[in-house]
Amino acid sequence: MEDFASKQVTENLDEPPNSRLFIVTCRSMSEDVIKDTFAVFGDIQAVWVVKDKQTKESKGVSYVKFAKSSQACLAMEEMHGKVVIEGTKPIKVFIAQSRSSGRHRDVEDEELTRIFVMIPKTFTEDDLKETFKEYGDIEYCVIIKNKFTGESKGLGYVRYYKPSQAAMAIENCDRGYRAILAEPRSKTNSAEGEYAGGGGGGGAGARFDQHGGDNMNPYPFAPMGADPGNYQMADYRSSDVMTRCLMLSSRAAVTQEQVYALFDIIPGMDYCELQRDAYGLSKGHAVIRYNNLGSAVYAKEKLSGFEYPPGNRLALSFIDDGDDRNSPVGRMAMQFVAAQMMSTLWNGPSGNQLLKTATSFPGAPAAPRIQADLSLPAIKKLAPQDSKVKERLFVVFSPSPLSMDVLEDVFCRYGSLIEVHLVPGRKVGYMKYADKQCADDAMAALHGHMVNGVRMKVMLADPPREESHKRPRTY
DNA sequence: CGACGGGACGC
DNA sequence: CGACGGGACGC
Repeated sequence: MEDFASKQVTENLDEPPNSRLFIVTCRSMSEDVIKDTFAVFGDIQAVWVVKDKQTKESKGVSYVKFAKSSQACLAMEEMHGKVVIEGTKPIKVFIAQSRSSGRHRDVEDEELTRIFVMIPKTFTEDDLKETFKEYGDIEYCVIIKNKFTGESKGLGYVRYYKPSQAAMAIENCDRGYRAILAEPRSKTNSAEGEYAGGGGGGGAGARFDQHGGDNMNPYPFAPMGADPGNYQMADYRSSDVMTRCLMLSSRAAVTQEQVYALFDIIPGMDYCELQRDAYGLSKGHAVIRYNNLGSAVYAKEKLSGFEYPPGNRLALSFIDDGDDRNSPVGRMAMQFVAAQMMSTLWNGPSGNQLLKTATSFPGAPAAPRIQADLSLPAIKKLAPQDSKVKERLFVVFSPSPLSMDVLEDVFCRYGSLIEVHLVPGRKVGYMKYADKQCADDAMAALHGHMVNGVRMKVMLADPPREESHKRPRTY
């Protein structure tokens, strides 16, 4: 059983971390004595006495590999400074530097006694201490908090008195705490500049920043304070003249295909082209022409202020295509009638609410904020939040993700949807279903289709990586 | 192409 | 002061 086959040992030398001892002995200490001395502390996987290549005499240095870090630490704590052979110097015992680290500095207790854990945000430092004291006496506990609000970041440090205690905590505490050895404070962390002042989650923060940028340059149709939703009427109050031709202004880069797909949802588009500069780059402007006034008026009303991609409010204005020259008064009247007619035809009496970002409420008539290239069934109730997930769909969005509420609105319509999960910073998401057939139906119906100008690939998700017993996230 | 599960301390 | 051997699966 103790066949220290050499090759296996080399590969597992630093696995798990800190499970190997570096021992300084007198030169007469044999491998057998070392083995017998240290076997009482745990499962020894290898013993190696370093010898001079020529004389084959011991250099007074040995390595002992244990199965666990806690065993190695315990052996170190118990044996360091002990006289093993009467009349010789006491031995020195350290945790060996990992072979790949290349340096030979002693590993100090400082580096082995403090652990770093993820905890519920509701945890106090007393809770932390109560949770981790079973592995050994705790010198102190600290929870990382937001400096301004005092809110816990869900991260904590626990300092033990002995390396074996920290190792026991790491080995035996609930995996949900994700306990690891803490990096010593002294060494200045590189790559910190990026996170200056920010606080947590990069993706969400970045998106907020973008919204902030928008707010610096408010559009007239996207009022920030009270009285949202009257931007549609601006045209009737202004001297702007309605035409069949629209100019799109987008702050974010958009492609020809995106603009085409978005405006083609409204029937009657007969021309759509991005304006490009001398270098062929998009200037964020596009011209869209419809073959009838009603469609153009409708497009302007409903897509002005629409977020595409999310966070980027589109601006639309009528432009003169040089055609359409009738008597101004008669034209205005005709256009107004056309607009009213289109609005009623498409949306019913409450058409002006289209494309607002209000969340849908089950039971109410389908909120007319979804533009899709397929006919969607009616909204269905979500499955209870604690339903067992029977199937997950993996959805890829192009060119950018849809919002959570739009996705919920669309993917709930095939039944049993439990939850929408968007992966922050990525253009993918997961839809959890309580019924396999419903998930299959949703996939069959929605794969390859377009919602609010966003193309979706809808596939069965790969099974999640099984990590046996993960504590439910509470933070 | 397009994948979930994370992470750092005012000395 | 006191830091890294021996040997080599089978695609």
